[in-house]
Amino acid sequence: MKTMSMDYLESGRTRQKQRTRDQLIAAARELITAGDTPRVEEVAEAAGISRPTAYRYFASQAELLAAAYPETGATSVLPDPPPAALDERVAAVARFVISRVQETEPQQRAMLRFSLGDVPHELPLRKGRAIAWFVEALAPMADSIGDESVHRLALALRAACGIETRVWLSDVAGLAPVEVSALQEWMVDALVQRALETPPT
Amino acid sequence: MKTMSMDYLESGRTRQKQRTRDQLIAAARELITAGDTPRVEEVAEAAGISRPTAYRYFASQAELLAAAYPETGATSVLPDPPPAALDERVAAVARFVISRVQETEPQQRAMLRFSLGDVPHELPLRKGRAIAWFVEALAPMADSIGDESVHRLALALRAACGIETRVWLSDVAGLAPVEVSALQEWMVDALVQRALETPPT
DNA sequence: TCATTTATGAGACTCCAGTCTTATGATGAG
DNA sequence: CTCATCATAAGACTGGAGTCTCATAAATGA
Repeated sequence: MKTMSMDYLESGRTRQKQRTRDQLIAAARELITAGDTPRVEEVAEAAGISRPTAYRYFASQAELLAAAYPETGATSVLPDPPPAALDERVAAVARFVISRVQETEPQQRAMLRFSLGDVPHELPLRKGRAIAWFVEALAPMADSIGDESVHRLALALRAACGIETRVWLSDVAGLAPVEVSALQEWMVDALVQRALETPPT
Repeated sequence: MKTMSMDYLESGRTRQKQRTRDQLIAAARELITAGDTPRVEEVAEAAGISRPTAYRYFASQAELLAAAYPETGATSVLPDPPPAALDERVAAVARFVISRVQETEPQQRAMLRFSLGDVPHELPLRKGRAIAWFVEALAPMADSIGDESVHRLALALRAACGIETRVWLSDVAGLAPVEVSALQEWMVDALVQRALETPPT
């Protein structure tokens, strides 16, 4: 099962297949939120489905768990009404992202590990949804520094808030969780302030 | 072979054991610099040593490769003579760290992946040597913002330069290698500039 | 040199990810 | 209702990481 034909779910007994897929994802989601990184076997058993069938739907453990990862779906995470001040807007997004990463840290770590796996994945495991949130927060800057710089800045902000930075600050630097979050927030603020004077190119 | 007694190398036939260990590390280093992430079996065979013996010296593939990782050993990476200007000092360290990470990216990724492994490691795979380099570069700031803030800032700088940030900017953000390095350098500069006004606590 | 200690080698074993084959049984078109 | 289609289940198989046992051979003290 190298690659699953992209319209596998759209041909033949589509309702049955959709049901099977949904059951797998539901079971995986349950086990994931219970706190561990389940094996495909465990997910399949919890769903009452055989292991080979699970592999018919997801090419790897990584893809299954990625598909089961609970998504926000939100297109904006700014408070309502959104603040006018740039640093407040960015800080709101940063706090949301940082606490979200912190709360789901085991899953974030698992996804990061899978994405670093020896075998390259076809499907992107990590989609970078938060970039758009930061771009939205930075909208007031777009006129002064340009869309390109806004995008670069959003990437830098996301990098500073992400699980990767958190992993290093925790595991190597040895900071406590609350210290990690505080430093990440400081980094975000620093990057925004600096971008007002010398934006990234 | 759960944990290797810490003085295993110091008891009994120490010369023979030192030789065996050195041969394993040498073989691993050769294979690593040749570009891949060798299996323990491959390292052992290249060293003319059996696989179980290799496991007698290193509890896991991760520890073997970590031990074989070529270290700089340098206690300072500032140019000689060191610049007086703070931002130049930091920029010099940052450029060194960033290019070093870039040049050894496959190994850096492998170490990161191992450090995220399901099984927690006893020995630290990643030692955070670069922190001291940044602290040294920031020495002129110590009087004004204090040792504690200098240390925090050094951690933030290292996080911004590291493989973790690089992985995200490459894999998720989709930046080209040269763009990644440029943005990392911009981040470092931004953090330093900001710390002059509002240092991290 | 001999005896004893002790590192090593050979190979079988477990566990998990992922693949493949074959047989069964549900689905839904007629 | 019937039957061909097609998703599924059962279970064997590969390959890699790591463990364990036991026999061998090399190093060292006498």
